Amino acid sequence: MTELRGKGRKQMQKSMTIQEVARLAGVSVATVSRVLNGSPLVKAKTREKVLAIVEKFDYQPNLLGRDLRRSETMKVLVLTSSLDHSFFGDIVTGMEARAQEDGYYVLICPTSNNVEREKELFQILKNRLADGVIVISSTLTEEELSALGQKYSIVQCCEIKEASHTCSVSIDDEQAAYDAVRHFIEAGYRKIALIGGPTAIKSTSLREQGYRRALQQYDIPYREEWLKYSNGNHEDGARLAGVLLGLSDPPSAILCMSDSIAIGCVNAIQRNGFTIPDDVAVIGFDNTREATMASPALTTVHQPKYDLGYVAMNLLIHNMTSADKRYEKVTLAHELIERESTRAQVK
Amino acid sequence: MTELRGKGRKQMQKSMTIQEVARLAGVSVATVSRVLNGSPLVKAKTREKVLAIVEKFDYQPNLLGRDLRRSETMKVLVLTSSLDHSFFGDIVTGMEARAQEDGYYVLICPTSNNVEREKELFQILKNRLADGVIVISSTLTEEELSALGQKYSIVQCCEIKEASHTCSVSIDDEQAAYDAVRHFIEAGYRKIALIGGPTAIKSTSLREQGYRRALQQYDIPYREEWLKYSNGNHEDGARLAGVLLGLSDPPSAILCMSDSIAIGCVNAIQRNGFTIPDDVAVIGFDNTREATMASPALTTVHQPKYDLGYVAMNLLIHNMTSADKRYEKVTLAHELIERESTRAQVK
DNA sequence: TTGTATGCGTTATCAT
DNA sequence: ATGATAACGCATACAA
Repeated sequence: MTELRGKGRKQMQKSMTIQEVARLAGVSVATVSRVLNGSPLVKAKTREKVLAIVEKFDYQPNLLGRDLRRSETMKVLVLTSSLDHSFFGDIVTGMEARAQEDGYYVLICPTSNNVEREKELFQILKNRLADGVIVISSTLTEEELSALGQKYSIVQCCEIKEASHTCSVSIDDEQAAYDAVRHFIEAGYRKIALIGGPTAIKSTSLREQGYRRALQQYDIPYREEWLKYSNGNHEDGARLAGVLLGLSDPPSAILCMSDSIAIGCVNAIQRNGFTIPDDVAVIGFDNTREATMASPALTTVHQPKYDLGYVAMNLLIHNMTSADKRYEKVTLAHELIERESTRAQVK
Repeated sequence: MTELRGKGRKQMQKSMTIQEVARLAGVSVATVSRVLNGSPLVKAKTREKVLAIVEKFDYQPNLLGRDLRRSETMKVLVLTSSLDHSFFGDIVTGMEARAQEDGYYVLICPTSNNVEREKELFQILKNRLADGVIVISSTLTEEELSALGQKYSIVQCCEIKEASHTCSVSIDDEQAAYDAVRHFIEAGYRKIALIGGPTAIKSTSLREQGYRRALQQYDIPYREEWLKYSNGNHEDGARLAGVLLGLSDPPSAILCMSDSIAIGCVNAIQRNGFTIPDDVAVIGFDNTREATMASPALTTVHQPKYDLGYVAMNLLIHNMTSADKRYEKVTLAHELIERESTRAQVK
C-alpha cells in the first residue's frame, strides 16, 4: 500500500485562472468575474469576447477562491448511519430535489453509527467546507447537538433527538405503531407481538409506546414475552420470530419495526410450517422495496421518505439563508399499506 | 417554499481566524500555522501557549484557506447511480477504509443514471473542490471519460468502460457468468435461461458472453427465447420469470444478473406452483444481503465488494499523489456461493 | 525558533 | 461599462 501521507508528491498541472482569461480577452479580471457571474453591467460585445476565451480554453473557475471570498460553499452534508439500506435512497432523492432548486450540492457521508466518525464528519461543517448538515439518526448526545445547533445549521431527519436549535422532520412514530396494532385488531388478531429495533434508538421506544397504547385501548393485556428487541436486520428478525413461535402460547400477529426484520420474520414463520397471514400475520415498517420483495408481500407502515428528505432540506435551506432561524419539529403523515401478510379487515 | 436564491441573506457570524489566535497567543500567524500543522520547529512553550488559546476559544481553521493555498482538498468524490441498493454500502465501506488511512474524506453523490447530473457533479472535480473521483457505473461515453482522465484522477469501479487514462477495478464478469452456468450444468441442469440487466450496461453483455461460452463448451444449444433483459429490479425479474415459465418448453434453471432480479424470479416461480430448486433452480449475482433474505436463500455469484472499493480507492490515491500515473485494469476474484436455490453438486 | 511578507483564485468596493 | 485593488484565511519562503 502506498505510503504517501496526503501531502504527497503534488503534481497539479497549474490550470488556467481568471487572470489569464482576462489577459487573453484583453480585459480586467473584474470584467471576467462579472461575465462569469452573469452581471448585467457588461457590454454585450465584451461579454462575447470573454466567453469566447472561456470556451476556447475550457476555463474552469477554482471555486475554492470563490467560496473563500464569499464564505459560502453551496454544499450540504448528509450524515447517515449506513447506505446498505434502500430506505435512504428515497430520502436522499427528496433532499436532492429541494437542494437543486437553490443550487446546493448534497454530499452524503456514512457514519457507520460511530460517534467518533460522526464527529470527524462534523468537522467538515466546522471547517466551513459545507453550509449546513442534515443528520439521519445521529449518534451524538442531545447536548452535543444543541451546542452545535447554536453555531451551525442542523436538521434532524427521521430519527430525532430532543435538541434545541435544531429542526427535525419525521413521522409520528408512536401513532404509526398504534395504527399498525389497530390494523391487526380490526382484522381479528388479538395475540400481538412486537419485534423492535435497537433500544438505543428513540423511535423504538416511541413505537413501543404506541403498541402499548393500542393494546390498552382495546383491553388486550400486555405480555412481556411478546416484546422483543432486535438489531434491525433480517437474521435477527428470523431468530426472534423463532423464539416467539416456540412459546407455549405463541402470538398470531407480529409487528416488526422495519421491513428487514419483517422479512426475517416471514421466513422463520414459513420454515416453522405456519402460513401467513392465516396462522400468523406480519406487519413491517418503512415500506421499502424489500416489503414488495417479500412473499407474501408485506403489509407495512409507509414512511413518506421522499417528502421527509424534501422538507428536511427545505428547512435547512431556510435556516442557512435567513436571519430568523426557525427551530421547528415537523411531522409528516404515515400510511398503512395493506398487502398480503395480514388478513383483510373485517367490515 | 423559500425563494432565497443561494446567495440569500448571509449571516455568517464571523468566526475566529488564525490571526486572532496569533494575537491572543502573542505570536505570529506563522507560528500558529506551524503549531496547527505539527511542525517540529516550534518551542514546546510556544506550542502550549498557542494550543491553550485554540482550546479555549475552540478555534476551527477555515479549510477553504488552506485548500486554496495548498491547492489540495483531501476530498474524493464517489459518483454512483443510486443508493437504493445495498450493493453500494459495502463498496463504499471499502473505499472509506482506504481513504481514512491517508486522511481523505469521501463524498458520495448519486447521479440517478442521469448524464446531465453526472456532468454537473464532475464540475466539483473540475472546480478543484475534490482531488479525484471514483465512478461506479458511469453514464459518460468512453471518449468523455478518456478526456477527463487526461486532466483529473479517475477510477472506475465495478462497471467499466474502455477509457484511456483511467483505472478500473471489477470482477471478471464474463468468467463469473461462465462459472455460474457451469454450476448449473454440474448439478444436472441443462435447460438454462438468463435474465440480464439493462442492455446499455457493459457487464450485461460480458456476462451474456460467459453464459454463451459455457453453453457452447458443454454442447448445450443456445435458445433465444431463454435470454431476457430486465431493468434490474425484482418486479421485472418476476415478470420475465413468468414469461419464461409460460413457454411451451420452459427452462429448469435461471441465471439472474442481480440478486434483486433473482428474488423476483423466486417469487414468480413459487407463485406458479413450482418448487425451488427441484423444478426450477435460480442463481443470483452480487451476494448482497437480499440473497440471504430470500426464501429459499439464493445461490449467487459473490462480488468482493469491500475489496473492490478498497482497491479502487487505493489506485485513486496513488494517482492523486504520485507523478507516475498508473492506468491499470484490476480484476478481483469472484466466488460462487452455494445456498438453497440450486441443487447440490453431483460428485 | 520566530516573524514578515507574499500568494493561492476569486469577488466586490471603489474609482474612473 | 470597465479597471485597480483590497480582502477572504491560510501556508510558506525568506529574513532575522
